[in-house]
Amino acid sequence: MFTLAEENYLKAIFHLENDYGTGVSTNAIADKMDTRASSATDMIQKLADKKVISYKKYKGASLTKKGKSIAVNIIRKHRLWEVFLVEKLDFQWDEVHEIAEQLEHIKSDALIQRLDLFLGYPDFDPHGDPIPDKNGYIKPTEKKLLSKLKKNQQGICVGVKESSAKFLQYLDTRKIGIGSSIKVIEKEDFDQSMTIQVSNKQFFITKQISENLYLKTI
Amino acid sequence: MFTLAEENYLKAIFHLENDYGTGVSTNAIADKMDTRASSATDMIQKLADKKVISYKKYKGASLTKKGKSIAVNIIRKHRLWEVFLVEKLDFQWDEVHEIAEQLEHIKSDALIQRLDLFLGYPDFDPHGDPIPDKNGYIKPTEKKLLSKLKKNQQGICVGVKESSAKFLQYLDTRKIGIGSSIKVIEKEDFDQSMTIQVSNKQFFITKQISENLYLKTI
DNA sequence: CTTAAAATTTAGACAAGCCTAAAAAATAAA
DNA sequence: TTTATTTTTTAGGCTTGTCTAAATTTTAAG
Repeated sequence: MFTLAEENYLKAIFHLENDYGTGVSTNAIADKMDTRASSATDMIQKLADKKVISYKKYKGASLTKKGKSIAVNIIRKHRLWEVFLVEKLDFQWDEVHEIAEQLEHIKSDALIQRLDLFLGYPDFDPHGDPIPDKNGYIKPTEKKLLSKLKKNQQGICVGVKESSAKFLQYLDTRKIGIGSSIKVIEKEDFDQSMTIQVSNKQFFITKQISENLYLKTI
Repeated sequence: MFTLAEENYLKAIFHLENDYGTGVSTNAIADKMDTRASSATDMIQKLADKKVISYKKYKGASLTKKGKSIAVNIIRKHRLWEVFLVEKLDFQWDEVHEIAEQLEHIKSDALIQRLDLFLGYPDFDPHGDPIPDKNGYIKPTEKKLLSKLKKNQQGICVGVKESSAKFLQYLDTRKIGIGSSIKVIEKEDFDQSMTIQVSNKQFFITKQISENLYLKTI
């Protein structure tokens, strides 16, 4: 069995490997966990002892098969709970992350299986992230960052990369959400800022925004 | 903010005061928490420092107003989650306690408020225990232990005192549940065993059973 | 290629929550 | 009321997960 802290480290390492490739540095982990490098080292060594990460001193860490499976299961629980909070309890998409951070650590396979059924086996969470199935399989999705689109290309918003409450509220004020149709009207080479069109209205957005919105191009 | 361990101690002290009167002994607490008396003493002193219990060395502990309010809130969460598990996720009444023991520690007032609404503001949990309202008010209920009834008296089962899976499964096999009509057919003075009638069928039950079933007499 | 800087690890400490063993206080028995 | 027993507390230690400070290794710069 894994402690809360261990589970959170495994999840952090999973996300880091996903975002920046295999083998993550101690500093990156410490950063993500909002702790000191020395604390991260301690935990890395413990996780390596437990065979859920592979690790060579000074050379970074990678999840083993077992570690990955644990991490994915936590992410599965997190995302299912988010669906529950939004679909059943009428929370907004910017309100659910913190609560799901707690709920994801509840230990009961039966609970998650029944929750999944109760929610109708959803494929995506409220931020457009795919929900791993009970075997840990994550359906691959062809999605593209808005920042990669060129002038006049368009797509449907299928997810957000960043999911902080602030960013999600920013999107709310612009009426951008999962399912919104977005077209690039103008793109500035110099700073990658864009003018986009979302259902009749045009907006100016910075690179920081376009790098955090996933589209499915059409 | 209170840690998981602190919350569990407060809950234990609340239940002990409820069952055996105000001022509970260190040993009783240690027993309930399945830990050693010395550990209980440590925690009692910490809780007294935090002003959630009042405590004089060697003289036992009692919840303060603040402590009681925290305990009742945890119990409220526990019971609401139990209703959710049974009503929405179709768990059996003997399967929910352990999961609710985890869920009761999730920290979010908004979550509980919305869950309460989602469940239709239930008054009782699946074992017949009253659910405190958000101000901590517990509606007083007039219920009587089956063991207190005399020959030929009858009532409706409104709750169970013990709620271990084993006891609940025992009741299931006899088709006894919340709402069952129960009549005392015979009562043995010597050992308090009883013959009871539950919808046409008669059963022989021991004192141990009759002391854990609550009835509303009619 | 050698030195400076950055990243990482080790050493030693601390709080929470538990333990065992021993001391002290309260209660029961003679 | 004095002794024996039970209850409770104290003392000292252990593990988990954190920290700071110092040492070590790796990487980058000149």
